Amino acid sequence: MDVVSPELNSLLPDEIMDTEAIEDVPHSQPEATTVQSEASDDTSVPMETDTPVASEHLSLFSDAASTEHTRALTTSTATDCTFSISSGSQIPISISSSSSPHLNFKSVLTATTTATKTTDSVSVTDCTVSTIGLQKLTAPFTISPANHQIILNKVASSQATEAAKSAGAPPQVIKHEGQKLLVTAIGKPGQPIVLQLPHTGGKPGVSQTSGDAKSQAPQFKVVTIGGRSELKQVMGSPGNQVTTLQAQQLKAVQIAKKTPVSSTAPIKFIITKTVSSKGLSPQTTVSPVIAGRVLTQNSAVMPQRTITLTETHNTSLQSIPGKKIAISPLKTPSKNLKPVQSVAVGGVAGSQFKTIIPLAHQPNVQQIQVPGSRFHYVRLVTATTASSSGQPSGPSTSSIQTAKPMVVSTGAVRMSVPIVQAQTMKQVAPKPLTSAAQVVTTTQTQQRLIMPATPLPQIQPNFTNLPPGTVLAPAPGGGNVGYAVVPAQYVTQLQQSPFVTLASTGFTAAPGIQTQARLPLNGLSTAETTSRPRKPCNCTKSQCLKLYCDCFANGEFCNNCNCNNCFNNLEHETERLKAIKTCLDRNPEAFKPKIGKGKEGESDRRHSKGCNCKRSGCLKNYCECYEAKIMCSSICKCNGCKNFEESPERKTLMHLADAAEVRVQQQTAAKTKLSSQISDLLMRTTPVISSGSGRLPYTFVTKEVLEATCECLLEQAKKAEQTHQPQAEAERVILEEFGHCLMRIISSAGKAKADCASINC
DNA sequence: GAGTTTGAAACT
DNA sequence: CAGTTTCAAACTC
Repeated sequence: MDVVSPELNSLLPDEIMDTEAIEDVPHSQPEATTVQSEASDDTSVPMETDTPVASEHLSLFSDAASTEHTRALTTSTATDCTFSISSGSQIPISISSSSSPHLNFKSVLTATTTATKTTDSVSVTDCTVSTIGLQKLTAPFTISPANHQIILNKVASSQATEAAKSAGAPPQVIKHEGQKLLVTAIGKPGQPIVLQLPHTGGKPGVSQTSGDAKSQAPQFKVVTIGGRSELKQVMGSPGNQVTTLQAQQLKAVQIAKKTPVSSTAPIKFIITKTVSSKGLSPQTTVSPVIAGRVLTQNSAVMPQRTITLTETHNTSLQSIPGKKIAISPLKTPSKNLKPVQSVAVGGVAGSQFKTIIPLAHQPNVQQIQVPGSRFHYVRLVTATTASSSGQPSGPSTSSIQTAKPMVVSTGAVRMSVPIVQAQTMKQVAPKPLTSAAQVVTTTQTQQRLIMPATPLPQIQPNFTNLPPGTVLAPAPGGGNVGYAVVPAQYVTQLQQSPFVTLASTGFTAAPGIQTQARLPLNGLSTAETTSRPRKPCNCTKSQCLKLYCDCFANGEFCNNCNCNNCFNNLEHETERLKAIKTCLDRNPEAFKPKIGKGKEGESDRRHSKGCNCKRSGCLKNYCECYEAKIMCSSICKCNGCKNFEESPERKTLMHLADAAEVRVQQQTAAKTKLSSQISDLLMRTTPVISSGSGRLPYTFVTKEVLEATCECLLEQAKKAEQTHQPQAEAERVILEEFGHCLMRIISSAGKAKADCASINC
């Protein structure tokens, strides 16, 4: 189910989500069953956001103030249907056939009504919320008038009722827990709720499958009717129009794919999906949310807050008091998806990055990206439960979806996070959590993701300024929960490098699968971070565990380096963590970028500490300012600095450097072009001269011939340069020469062939 | 490639 | 905080 499309996500009002409400989400019930899409594999997790998968644990939150307004949360789809819940009337739950999928729930504030027909969940397969499709309702359909809780349940569950009650007045919850669809109105008493799933009617009777993302752009509307006296029409076919009886002022906001959305009211939605509610630790304060998107709000009152739509299974989430934790979703177009989970910790003024991690069906690995940190924090969660519905346990090969670029909104900055194409991964039994690492191996790329799960030295995280390398403390009571500190580049390194092997023994629980998305790093785009060449270090004495080592200082593991006795790797994660801690003790800013934004009036970029050069004049790469191609600033303590704006030495140097760079570029371009032309000529001439029997002509292009040819070409190039010929003319001359060379080669080949033929004759 | 220079990091 | 040492990169030959 595409709750919010990426395009739309960027258009969503920041106020649409409230992370605070996350903590108010009732925890999913342990016995909740996983409802899967009809079209989904048994092993697949209905994580699609484009496709109407669903069976979600759907939770809508709204703060009290926002209940005055009504919103419609809509995702476009080929089949629209209407699911409306309104107060003030009896509850005839009318669910038509698939061709006329119109759900109309009218709540009664005073009674519990048994519906005659409904669904286990609202199916998106055909105007649904869940993928199960329309089914007979054999169970009571209850409505709690006190807090506008509407419970659809085959078996009237007190648990659901309690969960609904626990939601209380503040949050608005539409919750599907296994067989239950719990709708809780969080608004004021008497305020109707309309859940609308408009039906386009364009394809009546056509049942869509969850796997068809294109054809299923389900419109899903959730409309809460506030206390105002305005009702706006909700989209949908006339026959499927939502019925709202007491809507006074209804503000319908359609959130549809490629549909601009405007909203001003501070209503906030969190849509929650629960696949497996097991394993939620008592400390869990973040409710599972549906696979969807990251919605971020940034208001003047509150710091950056990130609302995330994602999916959790039996995973505990890190709770940080006073901080907002958002679980990032990933738009997953394919039905064979892996859940994506991300934890972003906000609260600092700096840029925030969210780590999107397609997770296994049983994600016992969580990744936390801390703003300002170049490290990814991976939390390993003990998989204590068996696979949920239909998910085979044990090592398995699962295909992971190709993730689409998604828009992540981080406060005022919205970033498009390119998610690399996930790869089919083969899950390898990870290590016991008491041992050193967890191993995840991919079959396609032979990669292993190793994350130590050992309770590491307890370094208390500072989430407002968590330095890289900080180890997240295990969750209270979670003895088997550990955190590994993984550099941001770790992902890339692992993807690039072959095996990183650690001994792995008996991890009996269902292992987690993790793929990682390439993420923006320190404001750099993915391409910048991944394509940026990093010099291999040559450390010999520091074990690459001191800031002398550039790899370590950059928060990277050593990879393809020339270092000796390197400890900057996963095999020495413990030592590495200690070293990180030591560095941070010494300087909490040790891992922060040295080049930051300068004061007002100064250059945009400047060294955070300034240089201390004595002899280089700050015009050599010894100087960190010069190396970063920035000028020295007032905070530098350098002597004889020549690295300032008006410095003639600097200008000369820069001019020379520019000239050299241009020259290199031109040479490279010329080489490439010439090489291409040569290849092209060879390709074209080969068939002509290769006709007939005998040796193919290109076999005559021996190394010696090649060198001679190149010398000829270079000679022509030199001549052209000396005579100051234009580039076009130079190229012409060179090509001409190349043609001559080729002719000589062909002639020689022909001669040889003739000689050979005469000999044979 | 070896040796030197340099300045940041680490240490006292 | 200042002085010294260590270290690895930058640079020179």
